[in-house]
Amino acid sequence: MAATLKDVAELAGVSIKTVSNVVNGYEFVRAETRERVQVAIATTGYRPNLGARNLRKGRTGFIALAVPELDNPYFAELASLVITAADRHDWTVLIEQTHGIRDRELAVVTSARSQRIDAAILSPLAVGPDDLRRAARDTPLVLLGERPAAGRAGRPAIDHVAVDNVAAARTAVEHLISLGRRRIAAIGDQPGQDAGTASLRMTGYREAMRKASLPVDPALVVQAADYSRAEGAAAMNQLLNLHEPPDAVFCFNDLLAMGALRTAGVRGLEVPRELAVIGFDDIREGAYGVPALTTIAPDKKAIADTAVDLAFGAQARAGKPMAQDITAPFELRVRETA
Amino acid sequence: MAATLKDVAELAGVSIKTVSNVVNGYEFVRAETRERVQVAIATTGYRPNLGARNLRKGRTGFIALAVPELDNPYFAELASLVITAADRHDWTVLIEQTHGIRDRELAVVTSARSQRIDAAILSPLAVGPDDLRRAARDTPLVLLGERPAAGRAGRPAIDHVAVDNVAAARTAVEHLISLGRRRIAAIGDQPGQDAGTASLRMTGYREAMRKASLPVDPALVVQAADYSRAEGAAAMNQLLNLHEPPDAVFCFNDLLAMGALRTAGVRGLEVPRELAVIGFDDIREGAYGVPALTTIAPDKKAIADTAVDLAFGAQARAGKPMAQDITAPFELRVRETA
DNA sequence: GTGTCTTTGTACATCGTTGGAAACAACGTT
DNA sequence: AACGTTGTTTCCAACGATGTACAAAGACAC
Repeated sequence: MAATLKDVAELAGVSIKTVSNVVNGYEFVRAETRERVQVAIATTGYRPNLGARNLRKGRTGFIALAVPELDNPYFAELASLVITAADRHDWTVLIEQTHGIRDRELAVVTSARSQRIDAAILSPLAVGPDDLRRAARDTPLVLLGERPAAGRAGRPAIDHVAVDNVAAARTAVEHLISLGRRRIAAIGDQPGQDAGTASLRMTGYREAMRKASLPVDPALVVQAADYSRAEGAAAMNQLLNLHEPPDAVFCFNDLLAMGALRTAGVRGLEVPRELAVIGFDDIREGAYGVPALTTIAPDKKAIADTAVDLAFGAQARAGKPMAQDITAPFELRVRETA
Repeated sequence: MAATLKDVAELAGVSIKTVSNVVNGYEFVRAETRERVQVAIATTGYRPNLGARNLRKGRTGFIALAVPELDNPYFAELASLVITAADRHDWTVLIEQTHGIRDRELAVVTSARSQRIDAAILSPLAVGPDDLRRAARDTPLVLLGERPAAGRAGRPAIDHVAVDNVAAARTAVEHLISLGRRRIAAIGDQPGQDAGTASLRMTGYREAMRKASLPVDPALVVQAADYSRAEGAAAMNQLLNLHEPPDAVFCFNDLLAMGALRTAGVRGLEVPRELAVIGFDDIREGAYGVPALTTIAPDKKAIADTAVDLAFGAQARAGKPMAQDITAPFELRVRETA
């Protein structure tokens, strides 16, 4: 059995509270007593019961990080960074996979589990801002990526961190245009949603095309059910079967791009000469493709740090509505595919 | 503030215990009372405080999963599967990243955090079986991958799940040999360790070579500081600079293989005609390389399920020494690189 | 009407911890 | 000798939940 304060107290011949005082670094403990207690702690191997402590103090020491899937490298890298950032606040990270299912996203802030966390960081796909605001009444919440909570009068109702998706997408497409490409395809549209990542990146794509006076050929815009390599490969196949195939593709994330690259390779296209490819996310495997993937690189460390700091602030001022909307930096990382 | 049993009890006009009885489905509650309580629960939005419940019941509802790094896709996929398996036992998974650092691996079962978990699943790199056995006195522990706890008289002292690394490595190399390759290199040796994954895979490599009466050229065995794409790329470069370069490479994991593939591509080698490549792990990105990576596929789902079940068993019989050593299946997945 | 049994509800102690306040020395002041 | 001070330790209640013991109320046999 694990030793408790009581065991230590008995061994040291003092009261439970004195041991507690020693453990918590209370000032007024006689040096001799302190030493005796410390010896007792060492011999019993006492470690505080965090559950009990948190019950007493009302802080749990956990935050939840909810992402669609962990085996998407983008989210794995992000999770890794969030864990590191959370460590600084003595927080342990609980990772939840939502699979983009609305109920699972809501459950993060409503289920029984949710009341064992001090705050939650959620990367939502399906759930809208209104639902969340209602649900997240008592759990401080930070949103990642799109679907900002469009609070009244432009003031956000929920903390939010994301890159400027429109600008980032525009940057990607402008890069392709600057390379002399004219028939530029887009992979990853998801017409169902209107506030989501997909629609923002579509907007950026359209803006860049319009600014260069290039027409947007509807045949060159391919949807993706999810942002996986498989969907990217399928979409690329569809594009290459076109009567007039594209000379460049903007993929809405790197996984789609890896799939597209695979299809291009299989069908014997030379990248980037015949087909330029640009992605979004800057996952590590992209840099090791042949050729290495050119991509938009969101500052993941900034995103993770900011999200954790916001969460920390939010739980500190518990409830008071002062949500922030923070835009994280990104950069164009030119490698070999465009 | 979150509602407690007390709030519900006051609203329903019954005692706290009665509410607790309703919540836990105790049989002898009058239908009328039960209903009144349920209404009160609904209007207050009561959800049980799991921390308090666990304090009372002595079970925390958490297990730890400690892996070297989450942004290694193999571990990300594994984590994803463990989370799913743990759900079945109502367990929430705490993911820790050890970065292969000995102290962090030990901390999983010794730090203050460790006493908030019912069990731990650890994928050790640095720490040895003896340290662990001593450290894990009160936390049930399951080891993943190598470094089995070589208990007295061959009986394992700590639960352990892994594929037969020697057999798997041998299978990989035998496949290369069956393809007619003769100068077969190995990337990923780590001479420092003796019970680790690296040495077992080296053994398998040597066995296969010996069985085919092929000499092992020391120049063809390249070490890797860690199992990353970067190390794989560097090692491949080294091999290709050899006076007599290899006609095949066995990489000790897929990440190394992806790096090797990248180098081969950059240097214009045609894979697999001029150089066959085989990996280990079967991470998803391998299937989307150009060409797609041939690899050894450990049954990750079996590993995750078994590990969680062992952990469940271990915490149920808390302390009693009846550790098991389970070998998970693997298969050769032939794709395009070998 | 008494005694026994079953159903339904309540009191109380408890899990391991911490905050607040009281108790207790030891000391110097007046 | 009585009185604060100052430092040090202890006692008690509480965090939110559950298990044990028991009490009240009704049902039933006799």
